[in-house]
Amino acid sequence: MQFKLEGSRPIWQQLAEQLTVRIVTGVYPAGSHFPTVRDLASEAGVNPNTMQRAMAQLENDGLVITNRTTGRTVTDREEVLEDMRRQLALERTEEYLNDLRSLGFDRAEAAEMIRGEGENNGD
Amino acid sequence: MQFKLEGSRPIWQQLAEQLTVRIVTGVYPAGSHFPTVRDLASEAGVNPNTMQRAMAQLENDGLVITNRTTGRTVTDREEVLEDMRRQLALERTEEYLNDLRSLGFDRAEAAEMIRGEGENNGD
DNA sequence: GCTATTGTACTAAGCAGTTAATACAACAAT
DNA sequence: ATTGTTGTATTAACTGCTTAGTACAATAGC
Repeated sequence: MQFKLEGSRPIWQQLAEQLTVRIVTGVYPAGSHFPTVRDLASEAGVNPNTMQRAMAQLENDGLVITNRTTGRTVTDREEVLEDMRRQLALERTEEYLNDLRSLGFDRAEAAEMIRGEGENNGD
Repeated sequence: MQFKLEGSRPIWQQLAEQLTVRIVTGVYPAGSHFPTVRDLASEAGVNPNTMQRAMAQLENDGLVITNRTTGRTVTDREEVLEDMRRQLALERTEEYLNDLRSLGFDRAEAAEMIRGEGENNGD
């Protein structure tokens, strides 16, 4: 999965969000070694300073632990990751329902759209 | 409904989005007179220049028509408004499903969350 | 001890968004 | 014709984001 960056929001913020998704979905497993700032910056095509700022966010969220010269590791508290995965999904769901309510659709109609959209996707 | 502005995205963009919602949901009915730039800027607590930029977007989207000194009016093509209302809802739905898929939830699980969230809201 | 790797800090520059202040253009109302 | 309302344009200044370049700090590995 590539980084997808969009112009209207701070890049460091988008990076932090997408790295969070990677972590809670096990792309970087709990307790495993985490890529270096420079490597991730290179992969994302951004300046190391920008990636550094995203890292600070992950650190602050308790998702990664920093060791001066060893690099960073993903937290080994798997229940924290699973909790956050569900938490993120619930937040998105709430936002979605609010948005649709603003547009004049109730929850039943939202559910209907969920059922109807992307007909081709077995998942 | 107040304007809700958030720091990480351009204000003019958020204003344009929220004004669009107002228009397609009939807060400013089709064919009706539209508030002046200065009034809306005052209501939103932003600089007139910023609101002006949001107006330019609405103009560009064909939602409002500008008359030099009479002010602006909402388009009288009601079917355009209804189409856009549904279009916006579908876009949000697709984004939502993509986000949840990234988090490892399939469409059925999304529908489940829709049913479960905000238990207290008869709509 | 030396070296390479990693995280971290700093400065300077450029760009976009926002605000403030002002001025102009068009025309309805009188 | 004058006045007031509306949209529009311009300029300057400030702030935050991003990049570039450089340098320093800590320590694992040799």
